[in-house]
Amino acid sequence: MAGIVEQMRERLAGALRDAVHEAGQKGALPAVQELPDFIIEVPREKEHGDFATNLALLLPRAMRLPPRKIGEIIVSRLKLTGLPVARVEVAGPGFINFYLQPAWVLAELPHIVREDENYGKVNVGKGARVQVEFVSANPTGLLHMGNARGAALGDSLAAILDFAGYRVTREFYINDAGHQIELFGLSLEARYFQLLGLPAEIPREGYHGEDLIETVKGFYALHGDKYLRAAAEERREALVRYALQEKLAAIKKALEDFGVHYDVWFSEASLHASGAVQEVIERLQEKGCLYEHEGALWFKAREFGVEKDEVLVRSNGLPTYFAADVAYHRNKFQRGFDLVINIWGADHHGHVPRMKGALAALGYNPDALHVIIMQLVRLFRGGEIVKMSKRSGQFVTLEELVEEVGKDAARYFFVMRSADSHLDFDLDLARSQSNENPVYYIQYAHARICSIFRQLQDMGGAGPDASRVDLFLLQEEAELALARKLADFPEEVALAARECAPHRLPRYLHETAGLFHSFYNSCRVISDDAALTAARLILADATRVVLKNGLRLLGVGAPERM
RNA sequence: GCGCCUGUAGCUCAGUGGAUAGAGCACCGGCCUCCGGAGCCGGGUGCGCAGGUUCGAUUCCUGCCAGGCGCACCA
Repeated sequence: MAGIVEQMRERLAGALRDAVHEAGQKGALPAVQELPDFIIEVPREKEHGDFATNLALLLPRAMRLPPRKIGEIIVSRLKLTGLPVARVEVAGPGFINFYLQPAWVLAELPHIVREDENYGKVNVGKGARVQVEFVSANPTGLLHMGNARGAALGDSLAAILDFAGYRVTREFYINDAGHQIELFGLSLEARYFQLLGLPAEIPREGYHGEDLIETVKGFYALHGDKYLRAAAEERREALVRYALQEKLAAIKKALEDFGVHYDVWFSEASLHASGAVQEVIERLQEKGCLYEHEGALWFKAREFGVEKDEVLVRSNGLPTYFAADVAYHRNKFQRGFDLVINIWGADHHGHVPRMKGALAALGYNPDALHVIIMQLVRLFRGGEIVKMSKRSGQFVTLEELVEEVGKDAARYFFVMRSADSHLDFDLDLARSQSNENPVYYIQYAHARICSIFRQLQDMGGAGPDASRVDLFLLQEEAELALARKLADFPEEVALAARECAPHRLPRYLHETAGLFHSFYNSCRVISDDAALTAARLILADATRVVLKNGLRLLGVGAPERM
């Protein structure tokens, strides 16, 4: 399954190891017990070859020889028969540079075309079960830009991990219990009374958004004033139940329109109802990790390297959000996930150490929880920052964003930056249908390729059979550069998965599209030369496959026409 | 005050313990009798500051400066 680049790397590494080993046995080099962790990199500079290794730079201390000398000896012992290596040099401070025959990478093209939608799959995950929890917004309102970024990041990361050989579950944790819901209920109740012409005030800390007026109207249409005289608790519960399903439906809809689908919607309330929260508190109690102080029950977080202890049960007897979250994470591991990934906003980063502390207290490996902290989003329109405030209901929602700039641009822009970088989202740029917009640049390359094949069909031609095409006709620099880039795709996927770094892909795809455009501009695909045409069609088709697969991992469409 | 994130080209951002640090935008100048010009080609005095580790630091460590976010019996 590994791509040709990785294969080449492994074969060169093997040859290097053998050479050092043999030189050690023959006395040409001092014998070393173990080889250091050398790397085989693709040099930035073309002049430094197709691959280079720092092996000889890591050995001088152990061998008491200058690095270049070591390099020379290693090179003299290298056995590279069967590899498309044109020459090997020791250069600079002691790098060993490998220069390959220019066409070595063409062998990947038939493979790409054959694998088609599966090309780029790797086996980094080895079937490990991973859960990605993301967005998990309060189901009391609409999704904002922070949620949107989390949605784009989480869904792309999940897709990448899936492509990289993990068994992935996408999960949304619904905060449908606790203090916030209490306030939600009180706010709804106030709106309900107001609707019925009764004086009522929303609590100061409550939900002041006007959307609740609509919500309550819907509730009224269903139940009338029936709950006016009901017990307060019953009334609020009915209002909350109604409002939650309405809000949650809106959230689901917005996410669906954003191309984000979940496997599991996990209710916090269910943890309270099932006794899981109580159970995890008891478990921590048994382990001696709790103590009482001023009527509250505290978790000894400091014993796990956290700055301060944390309340699990308030003095009013109600468990905190933290208690439920501990129960939730215990539940995740009980379900057998090998790796649990959470995507949280920067405003929650303080929560990470105590969550890990709680997991350690429960006997789980805290390193199996990987929290991706995502920095905040600022929106720009017309060069001005778009002010947002939740209190006044003045914020751009995910729906509005998708409506304004489209799903593809929105998803691309959110994933374009690394999670730990503050994101300045330029609405004008995302909306512009011009060369300023990187999304269109990539999609345009894809559409162009599709157009070539449409043209071929119109001319009565058929797509060539990759196994019968002489790919060595592809000798132009632009052709080889593009083919080389395509062959990097599996490694890009592997790196994005290993580093939990979806933002690598937009960059890679942009570069790939750029190389295609250069190729397209300097080489005519369909020409009188049937053999060359066939070879170029394979290259174009392989490009189409890579672009399409890459865009799919980002949740961005690959249109055949634009 | 303490903790986390960030500081790279005019702007928005990539990047790496290595050999000459990149991309997009913006700006300037070129390119179609030809498969989609939403394209191509050319144009670059920049790693916040100061120390340290290293054969080698933009990358790792320490201090400082600047911005963001946290430091509730909220979530």
